Amino acid sequence: MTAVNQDIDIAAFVGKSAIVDLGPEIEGVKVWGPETNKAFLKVFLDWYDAESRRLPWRESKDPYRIWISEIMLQQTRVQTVIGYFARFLAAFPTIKDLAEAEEDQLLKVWEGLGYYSRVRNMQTAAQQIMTDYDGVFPDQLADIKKLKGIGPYTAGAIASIAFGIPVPAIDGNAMRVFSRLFMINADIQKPANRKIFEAIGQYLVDPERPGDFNQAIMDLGSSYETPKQAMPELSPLRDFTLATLTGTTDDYPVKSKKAKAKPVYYQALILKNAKGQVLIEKRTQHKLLKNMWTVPLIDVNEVHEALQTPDEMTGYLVAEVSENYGIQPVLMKKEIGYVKHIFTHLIWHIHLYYGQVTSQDEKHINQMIADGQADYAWVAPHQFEQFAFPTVQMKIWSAYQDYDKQDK
DNA sequence: CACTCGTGGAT
DNA sequence: TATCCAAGAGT
Repeated sequence: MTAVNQDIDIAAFVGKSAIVDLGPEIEGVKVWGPETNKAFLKVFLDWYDAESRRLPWRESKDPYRIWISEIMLQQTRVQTVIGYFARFLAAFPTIKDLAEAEEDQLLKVWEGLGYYSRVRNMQTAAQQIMTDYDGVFPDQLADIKKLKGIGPYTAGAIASIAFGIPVPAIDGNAMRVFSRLFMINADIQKPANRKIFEAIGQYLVDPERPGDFNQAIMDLGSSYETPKQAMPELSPLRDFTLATLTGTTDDYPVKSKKAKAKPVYYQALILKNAKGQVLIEKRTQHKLLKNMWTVPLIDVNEVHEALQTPDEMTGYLVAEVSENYGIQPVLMKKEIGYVKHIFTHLIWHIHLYYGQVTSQDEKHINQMIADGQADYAWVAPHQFEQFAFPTVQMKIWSAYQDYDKQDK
């Protein structure tokens, strides 16, 4: 296999940039030598010392705090995480508190942040730490990697930042920055190419300050070396970055496109009881938004094109609800609202219908709740803090409120 | 390995 | 509006 960056010759830049010596070929990538790397680390960490962002989780090297921040930051923006970080720490001050928490409370604290398995996995990991490490966060890379929800990136980040272990933390920022440094023509979307960036990172990382090195990559990736509209000429690494020296920043990283989201169709039933409460159910049997609460959602993907008239649409909903819930609500003929919600891989189209339960149906539902047969509940707005709702349900509440308001 | 799993902001 | 995306991990 030829060099992954063979279309340029790093040797041609020796003396014509900050590169002063040649190094080995790493996983097919020709890199600079030890003299250049020393100069590179000096420039980079001097920049980090002067310009690094001040963030709540950088106030200490407490592995618990570093861990929380790294999990929250997965596929999530810094600005979003800041508010959640403080609330999470207040709710679960120690690993023990997290290990012993109720799942409902976990989800409530994580509500709105997305990728809810992250917090369930964190609790599993907290329980691992309690049982396997006597409640003390492990300080060895191999042990950190064993924790649920901690993959190669997060293990490297925690190991380097909290414990000073000289390992890289390879995330999207690192792959983008390294791709531009050496003009690496390897698709960062392909899992198989990950080892290339791991190896480059291991070669570059400062053994004395691995945590600062990895965080400097983050700061560079969010400032001058962004995915779009990068400002490579302002980067502290401009004289080390081959893509900058050749004016090819926008060609890197190489990244294949993602699949388009598929449409999914639902009818939502907003069912009110005599107290003015609305029926909700817990998604215990779904993987998506698992154990969070929504109003009943009826899958209409197989039939939504056939349902044309208002009677056909409400008729189908009544039949499904009768079969699945054993009730016969009286619905308004016309839908009262529409909600579209976009996930990474799905687009939910939800048509909202409104109805009132009969007293007999209400008894039936209350009996099911009392029996613990099903995870249903009646809820009024002042009780919303007792349930974890995904954003799509918050949109449904909003649409219902709009209808309710204009109706009066 | 390809797919699943959320959300809100930017262009 | 459509697309991309932001400090990925589990299956």
